[in-house]
Amino acid sequence: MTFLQNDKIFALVDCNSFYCSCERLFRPDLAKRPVGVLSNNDGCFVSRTNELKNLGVKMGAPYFQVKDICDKNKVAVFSANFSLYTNISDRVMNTLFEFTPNLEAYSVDEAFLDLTGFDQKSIIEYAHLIKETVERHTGIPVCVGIGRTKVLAKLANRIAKKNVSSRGVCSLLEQEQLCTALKIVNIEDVWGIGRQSTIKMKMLGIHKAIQLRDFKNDLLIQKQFTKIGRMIQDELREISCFPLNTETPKKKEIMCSRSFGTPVFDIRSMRESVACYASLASEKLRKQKSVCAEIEVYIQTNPFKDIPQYAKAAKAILSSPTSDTRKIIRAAWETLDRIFLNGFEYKKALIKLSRIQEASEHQVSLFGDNDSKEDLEIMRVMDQINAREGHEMVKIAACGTNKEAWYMKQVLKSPRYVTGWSELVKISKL
DNA sequence: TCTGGGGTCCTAGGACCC
DNA sequence: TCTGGGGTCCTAGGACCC
Repeated sequence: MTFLQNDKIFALVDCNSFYCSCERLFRPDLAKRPVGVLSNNDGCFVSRTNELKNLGVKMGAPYFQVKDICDKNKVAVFSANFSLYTNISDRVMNTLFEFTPNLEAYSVDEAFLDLTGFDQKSIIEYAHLIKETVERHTGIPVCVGIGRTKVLAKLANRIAKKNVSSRGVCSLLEQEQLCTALKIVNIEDVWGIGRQSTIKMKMLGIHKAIQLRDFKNDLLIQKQFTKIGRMIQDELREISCFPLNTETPKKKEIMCSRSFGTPVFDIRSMRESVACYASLASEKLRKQKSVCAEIEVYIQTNPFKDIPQYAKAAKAILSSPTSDTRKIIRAAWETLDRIFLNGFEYKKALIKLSRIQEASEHQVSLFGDNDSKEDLEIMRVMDQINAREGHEMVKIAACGTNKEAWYMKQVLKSPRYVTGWSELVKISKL
């Protein structure tokens, strides 16, 4: 294994309760109130403000189970509004780019920055400047964690979030602070150590981050936790193993799945939903200028319900790679027909595009159904119109018009403040 | 009544070949 | 009775992340 030698400094900028903060942007009246955002279908909480966390509502808690608590405490609950969050995320990232081009947009609400070269004192000031600038430009509160590796920056960020006295910035560059932090932090709170690994760690007597760092038998760690586990251990030792990835790699798989708003029994509705998900996935595929050669379809009943259960996946290999929505829907339907059984109450369908290649590089099949120039042009025009006039302005008829039959429920959705002309915020004169 | 969605990486083990 | 061995490639499934 090769390691990057360590004068490196990483900062992790992470938005606080990101989805909730986005909702608050347009509802200043919610500043002090507990706020929560639900997953698709208004199922579970996926984002909570501290006020909501303090009420004991856990991440992933099903809404219907905690609805009483929410009502009693006047919690502002929202359906997920992903187009809004993506838009705000872009603004946050653009602001961060002003500080350095060496930036990895790690997820919708966090970014790693390479701040190598700063001295220990000025970097804290700089981190505060970053924090204040993002908040001023976007209205989204963030915390900044600083360390010599990504794992340590992540850990520092966690401390910045938890510890009020840190004022949203925490650096673990100095040995004393680093040691103190590693002694306090539980092993399960180390980035990359999940549920299963935590159980195994504890069996080895490792309960705190520092015990993993100082664990003598490196080979055993490698054996039990794979090469990734070993890298995490080294990162705790300030040996950088996870580099900054500044360019976003193209997706190797593209998935689209939704739970249904109401259960589906018939193949007709199932076909419509699969066609819709296939359309969405194909659109993403074309956006990154790729084609796919494999399509998987998966359907399942509701495992939480006491009813006959069924779940099955099947895949189709295409004779020639494509990004044409029509061909992908056709292949998806054929695959669906192979697994669909009558008599079950279906809750969810999923489609996955894989064996993805560059559109410009893929080999043309001698016998396959290659995309013609006209095919490509039709897709291009369709994407163009939808980009300009709004999502699904033009769509394939297979997707149906009767979405009410199965489409997800989003009763508590906020307006499309930034992505729909009709719902833009109105600013009254002062 | 009501329980999310979208990714990546790693490894073990089977298939296959010589 | 005794039934190669080593390499590569691929896939399914597990674990993790947000």
